[in-house]
Amino acid sequence: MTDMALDQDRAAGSLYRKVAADLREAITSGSFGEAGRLPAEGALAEQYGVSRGTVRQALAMLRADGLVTSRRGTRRVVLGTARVQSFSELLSFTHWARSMGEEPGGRLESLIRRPADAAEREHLRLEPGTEVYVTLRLRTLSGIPVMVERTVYPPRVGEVVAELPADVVSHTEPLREHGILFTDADHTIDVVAANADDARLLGCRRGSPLLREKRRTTDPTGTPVEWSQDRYLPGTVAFSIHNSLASSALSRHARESD
Amino acid sequence: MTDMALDQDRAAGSLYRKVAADLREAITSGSFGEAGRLPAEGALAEQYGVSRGTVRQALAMLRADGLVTSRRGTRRVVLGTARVQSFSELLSFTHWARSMGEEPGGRLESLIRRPADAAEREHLRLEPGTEVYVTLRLRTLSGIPVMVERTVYPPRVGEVVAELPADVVSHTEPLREHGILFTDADHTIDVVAANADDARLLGCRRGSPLLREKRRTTDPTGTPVEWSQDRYLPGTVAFSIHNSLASSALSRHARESD
DNA sequence: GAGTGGTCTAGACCACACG
DNA sequence: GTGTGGTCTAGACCACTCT
Repeated sequence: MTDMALDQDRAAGSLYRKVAADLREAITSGSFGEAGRLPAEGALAEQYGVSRGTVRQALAMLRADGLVTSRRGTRRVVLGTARVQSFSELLSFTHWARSMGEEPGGRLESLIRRPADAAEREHLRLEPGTEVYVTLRLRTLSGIPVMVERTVYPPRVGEVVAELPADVVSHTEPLREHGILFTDADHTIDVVAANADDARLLGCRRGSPLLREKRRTTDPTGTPVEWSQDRYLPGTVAFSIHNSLASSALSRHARESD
Repeated sequence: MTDMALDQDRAAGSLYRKVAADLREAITSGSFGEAGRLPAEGALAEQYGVSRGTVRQALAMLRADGLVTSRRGTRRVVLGTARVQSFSELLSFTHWARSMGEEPGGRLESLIRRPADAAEREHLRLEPGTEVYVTLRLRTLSGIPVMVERTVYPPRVGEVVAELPADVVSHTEPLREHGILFTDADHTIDVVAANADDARLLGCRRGSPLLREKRRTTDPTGTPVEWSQDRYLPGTVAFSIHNSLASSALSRHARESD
């Protein structure tokens, strides 16, 4: 752990991110011990040469990631020393795959344009009669089929997607270059039986169980940019979440590149 | 929405919680419109008679719950007007059930005490030879079986659980009275096939798919207090997550339709 | 009682969005 | 340029834990 000198290395941007990155590294490298206690906020503030508020903002990130606890009256405690990076992976299949060291792949099975039905208008917040772009994709990890993805795009987004080559792997990246950002998503996870298409594409039996993730993604203005249903073969994926009673305050952890 | 006077009503405790509760109500009741924009932070601060920092702390809660967006340079935007309350539901089956207006029930099928195996020692961070308490419970909603819960408790917690009546519904509540708090949890969600016990208790066929939630819960000192595997009948529950580049929240829903 | 995190204030400056 | 949220500071007091 560096005593000071967060100068220009480290996670670019704000001070508290640099402090958080440094603390994260110290924690995961075991500097404080497995269930050890962190220095007091005041001590950290002095050590890093920042105000206590900045230290608290950094600690809130680690808190939200489930790395440390917090309780009034006592030092913070290290909860875990190893942890998956962050949730931004959930916003992109490609990011998620790469973060696991797998090679993401995919094939566009179909892309059609048609008027949105009632449910789609509801999810994408569209006017009646608006046309949407509907895609069906098979997604692979290191060449092995793991997921079928059915996505509905509103016109502004669909127009861009329709121009992409059929074998393009990541969609969020080219869309970002067109100024379309994926920043917020609501996910719902449940179980569903494979239909004929699922079975054919994934090589499983019809009616066999699949893990389903429904997802609505919006941009920073709150405009829906995607409504998707992903169906995963059992055993290929598990969703993992950390939550706590108190994480609420000032939690942020933007992750730009990675 | 009240102009002022957060005096003593509302979510007890800190100022920012009261502000957050008031804003949450204003948002969900549609005061700002479906995709409307919130007043500026400064305006809210003046309106509530608090500092901008306090307003920001309140807004961070709403952000984490997926109620509003935030972006530098523009007003915050209302993302959704209907949303599940908060995280605490996920830490307790009973709370979750009640928050949906369902009546939680349950039956203790078995409770045994035996030495922890290697995996359990790992999850609960126990010394070799330590004994654990293992329970098998059937959980119901309004009398209908929905979930089988297999939980492993470390000695300190298990001793209390073992003293509880077999038909007690909530465990977190009596445990809290013994000074044992459930504050942090890691969840993993996937699909699994029903074994003979699952099938018998839930009334489904052996091998039929179940939604599985694995959960490790700790108290504020970081000490594991529970390691559990819950298996839900399909169609009875769906897990729902909101995540953004800024933070994330997880909640559990009853399953509607599609 | 001493130490610690939780809350709150009142200012300041900056980076970005939008007209 | 103006307004907005993002970051940061330097204080203050309180509630809680632990010894």
